[in-house]
Amino acid sequence: MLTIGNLGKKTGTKVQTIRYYEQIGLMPEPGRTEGGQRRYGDADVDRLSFIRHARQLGFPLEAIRELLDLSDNPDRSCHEADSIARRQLKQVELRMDRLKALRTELKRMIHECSGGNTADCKVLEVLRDHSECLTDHDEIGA
Amino acid sequence: MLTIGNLGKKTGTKVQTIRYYEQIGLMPEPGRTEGGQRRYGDADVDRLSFIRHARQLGFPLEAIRELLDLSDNPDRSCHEADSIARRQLKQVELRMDRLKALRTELKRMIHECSGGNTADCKVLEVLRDHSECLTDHDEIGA
DNA sequence: TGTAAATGTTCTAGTAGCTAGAGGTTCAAG
DNA sequence: CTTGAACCTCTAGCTACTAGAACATTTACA
Repeated sequence: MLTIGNLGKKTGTKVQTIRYYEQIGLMPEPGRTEGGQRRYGDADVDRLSFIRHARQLGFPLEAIRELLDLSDNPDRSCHEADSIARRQLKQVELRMDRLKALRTELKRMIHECSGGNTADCKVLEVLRDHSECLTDHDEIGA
Repeated sequence: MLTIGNLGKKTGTKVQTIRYYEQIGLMPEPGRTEGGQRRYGDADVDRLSFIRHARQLGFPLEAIRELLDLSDNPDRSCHEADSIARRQLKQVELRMDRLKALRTELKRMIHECSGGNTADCKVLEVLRDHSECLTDHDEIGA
């Protein structure tokens, strides 16, 4: 039986985060000692590892909830899990595209920096002048 | 003189967002009509465009605050603006590297999906088994 | 001039995914 | 039996907005 701190160490998760997952129903309520402290078993280690791994892959908690659900019901179709993963991949590729554009523009800004005073600073100029900017108006996101 | 809605349209910013920027001191308090409605001028359009453009480039609001500060004081060194941009570029490249790794793993997951039931779903299996995962424990970030 | 629709106002609370701190309790080692 | 680390709950904070309630103003048209 593991304390919450040891579970955290095993899975690379902060204690607060584990309690948070419990609060939002992603982790089940664990058993408690007489004094009221949480104690965890192997199943909890597995589940939390799953969650953390999925988080590292960028899955939002809601997607992880679905995936855990699928995982708990081994008879259901694999297609659902597959489509969640595909959705995630799309998100990742979208973000990459955006970052690529940003990098280009940032590099241009930095490359053209004259090193004088801000009056003729290219960085500020580029930011001031929207016209050369190719990115569109709506979403920003990371 | 523009209403807040028209300023929003001009700059691709939601009305609420403009008020939020005012609240946190990124936009100055504008003049008001007798009835108390905000009215904006050209300087406001410029400033807000600057902010939005910087946001699209991924600058956090605090960095934008610094940049605006520099912009307001044209005598100060361009180096500061440059270093903010460089810092930002580093962030962008870091995020890109991480996304690249994620994409690889996601693709692998999806590629191996058997299409059967979840019991032998590769997506879930990969998530369940952390051992093949190369990503490290600490940061997740987008 | 009257009125209705569109747009404006403030205020509060919610989003994701945690993180940090206060103030107190329990556990394990020595 | 004491000490100190680790636990407990609860609340609030973070970024950058977004949404909604309840009400006021502005504008266009009849």
